[in-house]
Amino acid sequence: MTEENGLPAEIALLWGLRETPRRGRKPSLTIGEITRAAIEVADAEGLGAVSMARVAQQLGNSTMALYRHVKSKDELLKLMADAAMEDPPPMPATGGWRAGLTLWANSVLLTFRRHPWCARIPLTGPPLGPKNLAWFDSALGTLADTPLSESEKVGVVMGLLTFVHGEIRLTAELAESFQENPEAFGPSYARALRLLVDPRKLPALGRVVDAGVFDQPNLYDEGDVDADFAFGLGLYLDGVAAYLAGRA
Amino acid sequence: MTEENGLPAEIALLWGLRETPRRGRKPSLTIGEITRAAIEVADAEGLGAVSMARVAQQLGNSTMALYRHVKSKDELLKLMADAAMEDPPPMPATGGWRAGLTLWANSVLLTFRRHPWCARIPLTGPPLGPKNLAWFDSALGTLADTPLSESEKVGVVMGLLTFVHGEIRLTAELAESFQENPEAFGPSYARALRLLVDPRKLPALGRVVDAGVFDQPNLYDEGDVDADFAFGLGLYLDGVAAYLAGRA
DNA sequence: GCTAAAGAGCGTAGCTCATACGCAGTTGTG
DNA sequence: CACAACTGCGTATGAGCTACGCTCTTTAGC
Repeated sequence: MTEENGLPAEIALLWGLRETPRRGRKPSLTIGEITRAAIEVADAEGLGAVSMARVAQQLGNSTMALYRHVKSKDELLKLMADAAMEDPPPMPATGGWRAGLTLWANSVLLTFRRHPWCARIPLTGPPLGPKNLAWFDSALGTLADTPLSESEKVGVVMGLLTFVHGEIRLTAELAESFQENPEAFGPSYARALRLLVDPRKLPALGRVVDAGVFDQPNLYDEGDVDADFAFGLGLYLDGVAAYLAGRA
Repeated sequence: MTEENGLPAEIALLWGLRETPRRGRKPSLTIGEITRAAIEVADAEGLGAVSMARVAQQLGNSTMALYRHVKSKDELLKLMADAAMEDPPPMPATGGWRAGLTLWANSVLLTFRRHPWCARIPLTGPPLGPKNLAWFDSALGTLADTPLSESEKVGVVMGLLTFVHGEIRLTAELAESFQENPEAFGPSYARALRLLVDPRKLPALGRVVDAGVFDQPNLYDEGDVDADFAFGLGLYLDGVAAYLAGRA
């Protein structure tokens, strides 16, 4: 609202575009510090622990002081979501699009793994934050040497992003619940399935259960999760390769 | 806790396994009614409007009466998440796995579109609810005629589910924010990008912006969203086809 | 039938949390 | 030096979850 360049207030904040006040008391807080403190709290104690009071305490300030810099808690959450994305790694110049997109997807996943709460912050529009756009650019750059149109590149990247977001959503939430309740992922899961799955009503699932697919000591094994992701990612990239081949 | 079959309390509730009390006043509420009322509120006014008081009001009861049937609001949310999934459609016997998985993925998406708030309810473990397992079985059934091992079938379905969940997460949240703030998806987005994207720092994104990919009257167009989903889904299924071919 | 236990409905109250509002202190500007 | 602009912050309000305990209803056991 203090901006006249037509950008939403929170976007201007994200890019550091704000006319600095000439008069008045010097601020003892900056938006960057507030965002960083909130991210620290979320990393250490989860998104549920992020209250305005808790963040202010982290900074040694009072609760209401934050509202001079941030319009609402929602706005703070959006700032956190962009800031937590850090910077994308440099993409290798050699290796082609497939190596690039594989590295990119794994990097996105790693970044979210460091801040699992990010997946819980609702989106409020197409990407506009600086970190988000940097990642977007990074993915598009890996497709620079392909004959795809700009619009097709966006489609491929959006599809990949969709897949990665799904992985993040599923694994980040399961990771949180695994910490609180590991038994749910152990042998008791297979036991529950054998009890609940009627092979007449759910025959395909019954066969899977009988084959012992779920008889593992820990279904939420980091290695398995990564392998599943790599498998799905490989399938998607195979599809991209087939699309490229059919186009040339 | 009232169960002795080793199932978590909420799972027993989901499957209707609860020893019915012999003595005492007749319940005027059932878990099914409570869940249905909560889903009505969420469908009509969003998940944010679902408070225990609001659900009780919907039923003409007092707030605290709900707690005789449900341990906490979180438990109610889990019940809602499973119940909202309705039943999977019958899979066509003919057409092969590809037609089956395509129908399945689109059906999952449609079901979530009817209840966008579902994507916001956090997962707390591997699927155990009756509706969730029915959908899982349905997807596995489409792969029955393929030579895949049971474990591979699970991998393929999980990968697809990951992709669909990503789509749901992205589109359901954007749909909500689109209703509140449609301008964010209009020409102002392209304008903001042209203002913020420095072609030296984000060259690939700059080329996309220059090509006019974002110059659309409405980026959140239902047709475009569906087309993007179909495109990504096609790529993934192409990957599955390639995997099957390489295995035979 | 009678009694007591089991269980339902619900009013009260305590806790956490976001945030509107206004005052007080601070710092440039004219 | 006075004023305007601006920050920090204390207070208060209202929403929401839920622990606790009272009261009423129903049925098992005699």
